[in-house]
Amino acid sequence: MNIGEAAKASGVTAKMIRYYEEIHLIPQPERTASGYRSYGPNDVQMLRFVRRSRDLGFSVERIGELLALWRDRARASGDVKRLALAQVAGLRQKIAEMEDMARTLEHLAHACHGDDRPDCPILTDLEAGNMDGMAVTKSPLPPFQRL
Amino acid sequence: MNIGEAAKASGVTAKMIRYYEEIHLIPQPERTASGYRSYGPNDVQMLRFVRRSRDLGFSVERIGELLALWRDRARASGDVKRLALAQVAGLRQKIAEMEDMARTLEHLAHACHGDDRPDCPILTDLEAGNMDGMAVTKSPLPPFQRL
DNA sequence: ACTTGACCTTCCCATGATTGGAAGCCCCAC
DNA sequence: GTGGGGCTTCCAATCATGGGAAGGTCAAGT
Repeated sequence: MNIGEAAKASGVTAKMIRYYEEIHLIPQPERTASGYRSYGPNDVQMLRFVRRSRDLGFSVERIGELLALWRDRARASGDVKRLALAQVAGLRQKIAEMEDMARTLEHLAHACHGDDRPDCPILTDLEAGNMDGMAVTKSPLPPFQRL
Repeated sequence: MNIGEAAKASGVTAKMIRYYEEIHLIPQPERTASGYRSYGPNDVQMLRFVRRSRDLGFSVERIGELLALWRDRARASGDVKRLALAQVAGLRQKIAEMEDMARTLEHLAHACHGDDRPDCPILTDLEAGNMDGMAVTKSPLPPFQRL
């Protein structure tokens, strides 16, 4: 199975498969005589595992830990559960922060008449920067929120 | 006022101030004879505006639009409100996706006894990749969720 | 006047996960 | 044997940020 087929079968793009291999998240596959990567059903299953983990928001680093546990038949399920719950906690925290932002913005937008007139409490708030009970993020600020 | 003081007064790091200048989010400040950037109260206020906008999750690009409206005394408050509500919508969507992930993980973790035994429904699920009613993200996947 | 230390300058590199493209090789079907 | 699609590697960009080096500047203390 070529990389393109493996990509289609697993839901991980060929580009990503190569990247995951490069950072040693997944092992190097066999190669054909001409240098093409060759994947078997087990590889596809592993790729699906990775894909699904990413869908649940795990970072590549965490996925590495999950893969290690997955491969270890003597693992303790407690270790897996710990990773999963840590991930839930991380998600919940980010959700709470974004919820704070959304509520603040909704509150401000509600107070803005939103017509042709120029006066706008949203801008006034941004300008004043009164940090009262919302969107309180400590100093430098983590990168950004994406998804 | 030097960049360090402006940073302290605005909550934007000196590094970020230089970066925002480089990408033309903010205008170039005056310079002293020896080349130091010099900021006045108005600059600090603008920096606080930027900082606060970032705290509300706006991308740098959107902050540029907000700044333009802020400076335009003839703006329509409706334009500001539109930006704010679009931001709310974006946040709410990301929140919903992360909530999906969290619920799925909680559900899986709940089914895992989490002791020394190796069998674990979390791993089984990741392996199977049964996409049923949770964390359904379409294909390639956007970068990642951060904050 | 001289040193010291804290600041400032520009420049380049790294992050994390991903996409994009270019240049070149390979495989299969016609 | 040619064409088109797939494969290879390599390099660059994204977004917002941090880190650090190499060198200039300022103000206070000696």
